[in-house]
Amino acid sequence: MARRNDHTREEIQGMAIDATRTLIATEGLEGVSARKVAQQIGYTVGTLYQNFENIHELILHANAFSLTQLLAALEQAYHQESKPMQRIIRIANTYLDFGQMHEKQWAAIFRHTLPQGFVMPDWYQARIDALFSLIERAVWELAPGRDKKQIQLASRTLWSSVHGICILNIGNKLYSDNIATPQTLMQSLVTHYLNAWVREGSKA
Amino acid sequence: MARRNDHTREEIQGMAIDATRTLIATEGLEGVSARKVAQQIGYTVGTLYQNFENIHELILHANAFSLTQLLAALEQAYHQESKPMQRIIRIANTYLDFGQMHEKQWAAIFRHTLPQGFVMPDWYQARIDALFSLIERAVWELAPGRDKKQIQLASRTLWSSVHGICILNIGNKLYSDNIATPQTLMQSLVTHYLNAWVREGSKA
DNA sequence: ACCTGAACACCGTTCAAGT
DNA sequence: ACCTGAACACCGTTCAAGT
Repeated sequence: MARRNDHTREEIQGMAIDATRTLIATEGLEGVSARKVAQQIGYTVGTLYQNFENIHELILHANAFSLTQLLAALEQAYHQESKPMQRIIRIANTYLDFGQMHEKQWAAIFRHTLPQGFVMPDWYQARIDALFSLIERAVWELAPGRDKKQIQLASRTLWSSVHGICILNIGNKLYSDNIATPQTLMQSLVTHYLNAWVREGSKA
Repeated sequence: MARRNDHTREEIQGMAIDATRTLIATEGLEGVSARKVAQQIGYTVGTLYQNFENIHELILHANAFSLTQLLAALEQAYHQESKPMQRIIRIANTYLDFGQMHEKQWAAIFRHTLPQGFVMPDWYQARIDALFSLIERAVWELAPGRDKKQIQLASRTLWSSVHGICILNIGNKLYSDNIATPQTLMQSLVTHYLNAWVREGSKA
């Protein structure tokens, strides 16, 4: 054994991230373990730890992949509507759909927490920022005349709320369906919040 | 050893739940383990498993305790305001404060997931239901004339959103503070959403 | 330089054996 | 009946030893 040199560092890292993504998609975040990943790529845990600092870095890479997919879906949604309000609704529903379609991956993104002392890498934070930028841009187009501060406040409020509805949707699927679909809640949130917010701005 | 009979079943269970609560409060949900709990109450893991089905049941009991505290705080908030809109704002801010003050406990409630196949016990679900009932009552008082269906829809939408803001607040504490405090987001959400919702109802 | 395999300190859970 | 302690099958992480 030792020194097989079958794969480059980059190849091993890519294989490990892929294996982690598969584990998340099938068994969820809790199903990920260093030993399982190692076994699936045909190396031992030792090799895994020469390519990644720890298991969290590996999960972060897998989650970053999902975030990139999510961002792509949201950007597509953005370009599919031209009216500002419809655009935001479309983006919010795409967010909801993504969570519904890729439940395990979505949950892995938002359920994974770094242990104390770990800092979120820049390349990961960049993806989160890109997500918020997209929303800010869409909200700005709805009310181009307003302060940047106000746009930021509204964007954050709106998106936290959209996120909250997605979470509730994944958690208790059963008993909210009797009352209304998550799409109905989403519609209610976005239209009511933004209508009142836009109206408030036109008073000034 | 064996057959000490120092404590009744109920005493052991109470001690174990208390120990779990302490572990959550100090180390967070990830810091809980059967061995730690057992050690802290002066028994072995074996005894723990004679009193609880598994570790999840233990965590559920600890979380139920937190939920009861949260519910009490929300009910107090309810009675501290008489105007319907102010009342809802007060309840939402109390929810936010509770999450901020008891961060670990709050996170434990919403981050703990039962493994597949586990059903949430009735005594636990009852506490969640009580929480939603409180909100529904408060929303109903804001618009007593509207359909029960509409009240339920608005309550769920509003509370999912409030919850979303709390989550964002706990996750990224640092960089949202430059833009606005979570209290500002909360205020923005509740007033805008409910103003538009109330206005919509008065049109009919 | 690259990779392994064993080791360490942990998990959740079970259950024969002791009193 | 009650409780223990060892066992089983897992974890994340490290590192001396091999090629």
